[in-house]
Amino acid sequence: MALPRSGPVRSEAARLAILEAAAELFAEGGYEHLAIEGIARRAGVGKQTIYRWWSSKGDVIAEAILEGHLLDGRRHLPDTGDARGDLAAWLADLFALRASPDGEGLLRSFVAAAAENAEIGRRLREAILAAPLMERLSQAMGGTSGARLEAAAEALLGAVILRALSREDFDADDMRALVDVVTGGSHPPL
Amino acid sequence: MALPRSGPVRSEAARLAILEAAAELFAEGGYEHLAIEGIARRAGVGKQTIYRWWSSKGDVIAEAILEGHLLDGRRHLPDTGDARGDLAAWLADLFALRASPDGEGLLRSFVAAAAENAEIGRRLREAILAAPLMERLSQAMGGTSGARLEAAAEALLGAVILRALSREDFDADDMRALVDVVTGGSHPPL
Amino acid sequence: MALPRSGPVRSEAARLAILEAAAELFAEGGYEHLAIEGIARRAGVGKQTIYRWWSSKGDVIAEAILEGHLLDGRRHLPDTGDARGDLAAWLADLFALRASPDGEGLLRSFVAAAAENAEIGRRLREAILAAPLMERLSQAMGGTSGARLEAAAEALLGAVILRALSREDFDADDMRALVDVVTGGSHPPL
Amino acid sequence: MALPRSGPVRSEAARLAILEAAAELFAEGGYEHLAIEGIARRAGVGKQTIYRWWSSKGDVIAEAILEGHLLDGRRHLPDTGDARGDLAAWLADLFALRASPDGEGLLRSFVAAAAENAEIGRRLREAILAAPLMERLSQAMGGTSGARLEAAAEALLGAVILRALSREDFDADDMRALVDVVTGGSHPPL
DNA sequence: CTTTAAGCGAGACGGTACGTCGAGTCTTATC
DNA sequence: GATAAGACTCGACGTACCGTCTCGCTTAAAG
Repeated sequence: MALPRSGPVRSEAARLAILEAAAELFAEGGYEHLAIEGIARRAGVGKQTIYRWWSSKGDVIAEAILEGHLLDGRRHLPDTGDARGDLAAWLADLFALRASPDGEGLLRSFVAAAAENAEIGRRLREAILAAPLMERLSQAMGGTSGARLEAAAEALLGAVILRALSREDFDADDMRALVDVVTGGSHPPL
Repeated sequence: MALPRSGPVRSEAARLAILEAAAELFAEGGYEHLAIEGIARRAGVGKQTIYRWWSSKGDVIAEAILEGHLLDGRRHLPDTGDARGDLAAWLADLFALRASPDGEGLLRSFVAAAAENAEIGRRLREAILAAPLMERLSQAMGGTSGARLEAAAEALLGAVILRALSREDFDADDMRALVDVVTGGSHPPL
Repeated sequence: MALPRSGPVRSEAARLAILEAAAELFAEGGYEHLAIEGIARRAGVGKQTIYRWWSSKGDVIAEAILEGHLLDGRRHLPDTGDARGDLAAWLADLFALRASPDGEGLLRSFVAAAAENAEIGRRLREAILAAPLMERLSQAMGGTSGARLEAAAEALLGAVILRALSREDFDADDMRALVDVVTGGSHPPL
Repeated sequence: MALPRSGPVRSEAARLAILEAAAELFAEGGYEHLAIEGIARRAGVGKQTIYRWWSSKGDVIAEAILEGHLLDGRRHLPDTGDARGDLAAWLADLFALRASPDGEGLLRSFVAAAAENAEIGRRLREAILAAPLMERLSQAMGGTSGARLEAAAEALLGAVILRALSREDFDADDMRALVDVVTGGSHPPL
């Protein structure tokens, strides 16, 4: 497990091993079972090497997310021409992600991390304000922008998070109702 | 006709002391710093008395919420005739709640609890589906009901939670934009 | 497991059940693993019933020994005409007694009890000063009595106890050497 | 040629603090009131540091004895020319040792430790087989050696232990009778 | 005959200690 | 001077028993 060492400069190998180990353990057991000792063990690294560069497990995870070790290529927005459908599909996919064998969702675990660690929370917001999502949402809302658009984006992701927290399922109809209500269209006929 | 019983009976005094201690410590330090030992110490109770009746700190907190030891009278929906304004005020109030001296919000801490404990998560959902809130929201949306109404309710609370997690502020304009976009009215003039 | 009850006089059934349970558990796991709660459970008795009549687990065991629930018929002094041989056989038998599956000797466990509980210690002494043993020992020593006889008796049993404590074996030759040296005879030819 | 080693090394300071704390607490309260937590507290050490190097309180005490933290210089055999007298004095001294304020003897407590812990039991035997004691005893018995000598040594110490367990006093006459009977001399005139 | 009060099985209570885990800090030897 | 290793103090975990204290019951003796 020991890594080759290379003297008095920061070891990139160690850095990557740590981030990958953290991402794996996060996916396997959720944020709450993540332990610095476990990360060090898995990464074949001394604990001090972690503490030297990060201040808490939240920081490690935040960086792992930022670097794409977690959720790496998995999240991309489809483009079928139907903006609302694409959004609904993306959200349903996000909601359905689960990793640990106990069936607990990755999103829920991610929220646990964000609730404890401000940096992760901030990243969570940045993620939804990312260009591709906002663009598609703007299309779905007839070109809206600014505070209205941001509010809509937060409402969409927030609703999904809330479902994850309440351990309720979210079927296709629910998802469609959510996208419709937030993007403001298609009131169902009474 | 009384049920036959033998042996001593559960101590109501201990039960209350535990719930109150848990609520206090939760408000003071957040869910993540809550410890069974700390609750027992504060409540003047043996640890075993907690473990005898609850299976985790999450369970204790869930019961504390249910019994109103946490958030006791603080959350009531105003009624000024302006349904959207009332909702915005209620959400702003919820968002602003903070207890611990470090300025961390109570809502954020509550989300941390929900993320770890399924029971608390379920209660969180029940809370937003409570009659008074849904009724006012229905008014604000022109009498909508069913899946659409539920989706709107979840979008509203979800957005506020997301803001709490991202440690961004939520000013009155943001809140208004949120309520407007979700209740579907008043596109602002460009 | 519940016993029939008989009103406000001490229940002999409970008393016996307790002593028997204590003796069994002592034999199974040794004095150090004996627990009042375990005795109560095994005896089908409330803890308070034990505490009402005895002040400690040592007291219970002491009474169990006195009543013969422990070591009941097992210890009798043989009489073959060879007084020294009889003593050696009796001591070897005492030394060899073992009960728990871990192979720990009953004598060692008994000493543990005596070391913690004065009452048991006193009984231990009474046991060796019992008439049959003393009589045979007196024969072996040519009619000695008084302090000399008592000292010899204590030396014999003490040596066996010491061997039990040191977890050394005690073979027939050792035992014979011990009896010889204490009874004062048969110096081996140099 | 030195063994390659990596990582930190066992803290000698912690080791000594633990052994000293254990010896003190043993002397103050006896083996039965000794607790790992108490030792850790007194030594100013984490519990884990004890569990890392010893497997039980018995092991700690065994090492404390071996290193002389317990009974350090107190036990030396006098040499007055009268071998029997020296032995009697040494035994009387051993018997009289008491430490705790409740007057319980150190020897009795030591036996409790030996009864629970095999290692301590073994050390107990080694102690009596130590050269100075055996030599003097051999003198007292006219040069005896071998199994006979060992049996005599065990009988002497065993008798004293038995007295300690039975909480009977052991006056000078008793002691003299014991030494005489075991060393085989001076039948008193009736 | 009631009452009354003690003994009973049961088990909750406030505690103490158990042995384990992990946190974050510090130390050693190696590169 | 960064690294892998891992010992250190500390604090919480969940469990086992301690000895005390109710409960609701049964039943022998006192009124």
